Amino acid sequence: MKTFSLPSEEPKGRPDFLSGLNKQQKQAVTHTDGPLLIVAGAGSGKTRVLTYRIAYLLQQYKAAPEQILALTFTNKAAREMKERIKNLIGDKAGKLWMGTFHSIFSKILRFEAEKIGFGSDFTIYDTNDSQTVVKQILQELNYDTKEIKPKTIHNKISDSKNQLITADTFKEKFISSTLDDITSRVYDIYNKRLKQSNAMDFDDLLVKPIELFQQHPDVLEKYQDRFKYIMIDEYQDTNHAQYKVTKMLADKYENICVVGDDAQSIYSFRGADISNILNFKEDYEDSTQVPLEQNYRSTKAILQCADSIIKQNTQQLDKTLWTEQDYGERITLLENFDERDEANRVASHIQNLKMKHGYQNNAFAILYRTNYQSRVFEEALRRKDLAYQLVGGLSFYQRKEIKDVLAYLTLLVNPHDETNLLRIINEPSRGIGNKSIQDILKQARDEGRSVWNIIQRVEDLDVYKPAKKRVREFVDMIDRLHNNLENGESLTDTVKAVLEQSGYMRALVEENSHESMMRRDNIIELQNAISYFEKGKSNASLSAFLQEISLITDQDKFDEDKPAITLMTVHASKGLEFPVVFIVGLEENLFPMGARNNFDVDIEEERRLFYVAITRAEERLFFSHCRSRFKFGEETRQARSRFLEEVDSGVVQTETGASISQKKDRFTDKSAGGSDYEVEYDWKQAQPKKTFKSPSATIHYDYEDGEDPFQVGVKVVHGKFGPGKIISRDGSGTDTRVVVFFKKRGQKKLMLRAAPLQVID
DNA sequence: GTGCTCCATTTTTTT
DNA sequence: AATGGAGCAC
Repeated sequence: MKTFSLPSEEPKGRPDFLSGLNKQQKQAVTHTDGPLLIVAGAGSGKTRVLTYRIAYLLQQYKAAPEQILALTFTNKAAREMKERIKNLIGDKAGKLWMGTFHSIFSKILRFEAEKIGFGSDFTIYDTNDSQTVVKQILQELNYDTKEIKPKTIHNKISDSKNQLITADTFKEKFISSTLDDITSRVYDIYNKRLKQSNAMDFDDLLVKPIELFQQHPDVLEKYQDRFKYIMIDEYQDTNHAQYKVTKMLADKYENICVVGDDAQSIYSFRGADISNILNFKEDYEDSTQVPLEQNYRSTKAILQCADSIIKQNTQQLDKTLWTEQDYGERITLLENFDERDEANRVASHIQNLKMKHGYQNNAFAILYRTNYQSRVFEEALRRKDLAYQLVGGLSFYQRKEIKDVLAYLTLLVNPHDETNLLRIINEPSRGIGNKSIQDILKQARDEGRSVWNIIQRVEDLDVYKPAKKRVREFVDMIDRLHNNLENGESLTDTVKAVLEQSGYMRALVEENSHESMMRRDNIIELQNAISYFEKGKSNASLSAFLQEISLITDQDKFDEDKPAITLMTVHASKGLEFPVVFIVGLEENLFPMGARNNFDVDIEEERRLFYVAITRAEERLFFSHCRSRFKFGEETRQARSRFLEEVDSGVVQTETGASISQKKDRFTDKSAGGSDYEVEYDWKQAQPKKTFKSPSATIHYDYEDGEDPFQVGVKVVHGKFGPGKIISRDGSGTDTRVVVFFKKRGQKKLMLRAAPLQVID
């Protein structure tokens, strides 16, 4: 193994950022060339490793910033990492290519679109748009969309794309049912329809670059040379298309570093292929593997709990996570009558913990399996005046009024976009009814041209007369707005003009309902977002804005500094951490999710999901389940989740401190009905088990130049409490004490010699 | 062509 | 419980 030495030209005063890393982390950071697989257990500091690795590459002049590509799981993660690298290495970090697969490759596609027959202002269709297209095609083929669900067909198309199965290949090799036959017919038309609309769906953003690179080896080589170093986070959740496209890019230099954890693979439902990480060694000869096994996040109790769950999986690589942290509190199980009871109980515990232990609101996360569970928690928290932020769910940009306004804006950039045109040609209603639209559509199909082309000469068409006039007015309006934009009108003014000239705002004002007021507020928020976007950039283009917002991830909206309790799905919580975590709805057929009509569930993936949820917690963890719950407006009895039987009962206790009863008859009506939730006191069993290595190494901080950096006002990070600021200090020498205000934990008094504090800038 | 009312369907998880 | 679609009256 190469030994590390700092370059001599390292400017004095800059932090030696390798000194804070453990041996394995250092190895991962300094192994720069050749394929590298980092197997990073939960909370093992992989973000830190990635950050330092990039900083190290730059510092060693291995590559210029623009030659480094880092594919992260969220855009926010990319932004934050960039910020941290800037702090280490300077402003040139701004040139790094960092972002999600989808946003990075959509950027590349915008440059290269013409080479594969698209315009650079292509629209990105979200799942909804895609399903709309599928539905239309099904109807044109005379299928009953009640029987043949557009969603099902689109899923099949999407799965195929992610596995790089083209429409042609599908037709040849993958038809084994009537449904496949229909899918095959739709698939082909769907692709053509999207191309005519100058639109790509989410999957195309990964598939089209592969087509591009295959058809144009020179373009591939350009990007191979551009991205001399490639890093991929959350590699266990990449699908085949993502695997393929990065393999192509890395083919020339093979400086590819992937980070992942097979125990945290939770996205197979969207095509994620765990074998990408398992086969890395075979894929890349001479690859190095570095395991990160020390957990810096959680207490021993929490890790022990997580470990007891994940070891139930048979298809799991063995690994040992260990921590130097204290045992901590045992996990508390909350048993509730129904979901309202559950929400209230969780809210009460939060109030309690805030009072007793000084936690701030943003120390808490409530994690659930499905989005619809959020509602009761919102109500309960609001009643108790506790601030919360909801992450995910029906996102802002999926609301009808927002999609409508965005559809108008999209047309100004890409008028051939049929889905968005049809969406608003009669919204608000302007006398262009369904019959007229169908007539126009038929014309467009007959001629094989876009709807926009057809309605240019609406006067010549066989369409209901009064509607013709309205279509003409619509075309003129879009033209007018488009021209103004071309002539340099600001985005802010453009949106304003759209809202006025389309009559959209007027229609909302006239409706004058509570509902329409909310919609107006949302639109104003959109206007703000656009103004903000425009202010931040010198040459902000409308299509860049539209592209950016169509690729926003749920987590991008999560603000860890906001003084609020976080509500989100377990999926959305991936990569995050909180001092106190509540995992709620631990019931059979909810968590784990039960098999449904056509979809069977992978119980091992559900278990990994539970593992991910547990390992979000730093200090305190709560499990919660209900005996009954409203489903589809009906009260349903709920059996306790099997995960609660699987978990190491020694680390879990009830609210009263009793050990949890693990019954064999948990699926019987009696148990589910909840008449006998007697608790058994078993203190012997309840004693903490010592299964984890716990080297009691003390962290030492040496100040070479004799300068103690821990002065009042300095920002610091604590091994357990996270980031904070020193607000006072007294004593001297080894007796020096500081008072620190932690973002999540409030004020703490600490002994400087003992506290795991580090200065951050 | 518009808008209202009733009914059916949904609840995985996400770019 | 809530949304969206189909069908019907104006």
